[in-house]
Amino acid sequence: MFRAFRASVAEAIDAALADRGLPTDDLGVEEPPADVDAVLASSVAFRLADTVGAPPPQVADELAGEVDADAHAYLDRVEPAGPYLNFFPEEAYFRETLEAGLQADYGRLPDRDTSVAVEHTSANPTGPVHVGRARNPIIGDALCRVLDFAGYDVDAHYYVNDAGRQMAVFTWAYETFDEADLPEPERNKSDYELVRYYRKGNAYLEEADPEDVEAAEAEIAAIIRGMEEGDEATFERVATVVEAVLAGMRTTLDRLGVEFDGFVEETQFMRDRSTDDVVERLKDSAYADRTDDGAWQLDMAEWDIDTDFVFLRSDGTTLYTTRDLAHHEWKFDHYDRAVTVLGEGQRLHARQLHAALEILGNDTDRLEELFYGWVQLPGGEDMSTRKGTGVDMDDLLEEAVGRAREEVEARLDDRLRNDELSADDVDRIARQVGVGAVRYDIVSTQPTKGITFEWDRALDFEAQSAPYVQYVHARCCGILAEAEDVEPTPDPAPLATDAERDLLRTVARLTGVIDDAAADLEPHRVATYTRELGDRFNTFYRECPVLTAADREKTEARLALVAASRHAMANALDVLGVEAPESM
RNA sequence: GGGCGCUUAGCUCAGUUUGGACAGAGUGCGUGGCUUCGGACCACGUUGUCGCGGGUUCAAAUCCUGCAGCGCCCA
Repeated sequence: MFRAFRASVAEAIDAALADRGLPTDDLGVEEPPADVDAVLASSVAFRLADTVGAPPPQVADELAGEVDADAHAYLDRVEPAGPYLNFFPEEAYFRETLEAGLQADYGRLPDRDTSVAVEHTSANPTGPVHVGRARNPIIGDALCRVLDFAGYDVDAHYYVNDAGRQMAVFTWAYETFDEADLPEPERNKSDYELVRYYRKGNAYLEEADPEDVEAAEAEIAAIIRGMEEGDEATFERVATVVEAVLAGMRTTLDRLGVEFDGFVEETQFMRDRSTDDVVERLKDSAYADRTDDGAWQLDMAEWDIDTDFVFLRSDGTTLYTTRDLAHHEWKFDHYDRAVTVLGEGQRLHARQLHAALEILGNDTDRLEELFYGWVQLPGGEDMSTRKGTGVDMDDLLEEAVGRAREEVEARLDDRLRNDELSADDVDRIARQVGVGAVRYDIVSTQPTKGITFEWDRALDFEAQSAPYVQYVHARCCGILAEAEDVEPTPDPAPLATDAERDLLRTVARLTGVIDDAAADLEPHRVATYTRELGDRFNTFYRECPVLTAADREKTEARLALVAASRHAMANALDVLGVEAPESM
């Protein structure tokens, strides 16, 4: 309904302007301030004042008279308000919103028949997932969910970097060192067990005698060469390590509620020789040249990139980025669009990737990136798997769920509702609130902003946090459960107060929020929406009794509004990857 | 040295893409609230050189430009 109304408003302004021969390039459609009852507004009169030769309020007045509301779906009337035009929908808009809101999938947009591969996380399988990387899976998973809810066919991919030097070092270390010489693992989990070899190996390469390091480097180089040559035995040796570490990482991501449809291995593009094909085609391009030492590179000056892009080393081995080109052509072969969630450090790489893909003849409009800032530690220190600095995601989740449990238990005695939470309920609520708080905190901030990790902030249940909006959902469920013998009726007529109308307008806006968040790849907007919806619902809850309303009609209509609010909140939270508890 | 991102209330952040209605929330601080559907709630009050300077415009937190601080990338 919202999207149809928004389209109607644009049509109406466009028609009114076209009738008078005025420019229609900027219709100035916007959402009015909170204290204005209109659903949409336009500031177009400002811009036309000069052309028309009249002050903006007069232009607004004339345009309002020009609009034929009957000619546009859902449009009831246009009112001038000073220089602005305010657009009000028919009651059918609100009735159909309530009808749609009774459905559990309220807010889901129609299928767009467009497939999207979303690549996110893709952390090198070197050790436990730490908080420095946490933004990627959380933002990435929310992005997948918002695109899915907006009607796209989404596949979430984790690109496994199993072919680089890091994995060769890891494999060599794993095969070389004895477990007896390693410290106890921090957890009884495969990623924690294996990372000890990786750290030991790296330390050895830094500290051992030069001739020992040279011998080790020869073994590492042999592993890299084996992969380049497509040697199955080498692939298998590396895979042993990769699979073990990745299994542990996947357990953590699973705890976070992050889901993948596929794990795409970098070595796949070496095995099938598509990387070789990319190299040959690049060599033939007009942008390629050979450096003095025999490496191949691309001149990207045409793309305003003054850093040369090396795609083949002088020893004939490929680079990560070369293999990534084959990977992206594979995405183009199988999907209509591709989106990658990347740290801001990858900005240049992404531009080079676009340029190289264009040189290879691809339409790179199909490829987009969502960048986010790194998570830093309070001292400004980076989190590093190799050095073992940083906070492990497993520790954060455990702490979050533990603190949430303390909150739940502390509140048990104060509960007004006598529904006797079981021990299982307490477990469930602690998990939903704890994990939800971590995810909500990260997904609700604009990704480009830097974040400094602080325990108290990450685990603050008070501020604008997950529990606040989760509580609204639980409240809705509580009322609906009490009202078993009342049938929710999608009739907006009895919903007359400001609190009811404000809530109804906010519920109606969900489809617009989903549409915009998907179009701009900005899941955090959905988090902003949940706060607004929560605020409006709580005001309504305070002012408008549902079960004890003045008459039956009011109760039935308000109950429909509660059901619609519940579904709007549940689905908005689902899009963010935050669970919506029915009781808490 | 070159490039990119960020800077909004004491604190944490929306709003910036597409300039437009007195710059918004939460938290903090102060006050008050239904024997009632769930008080992890609500209402009222308090809190601002929108980093700094210049420019464009009827109108700038939003666009352009110079500078600063922080972060990142490249050499």
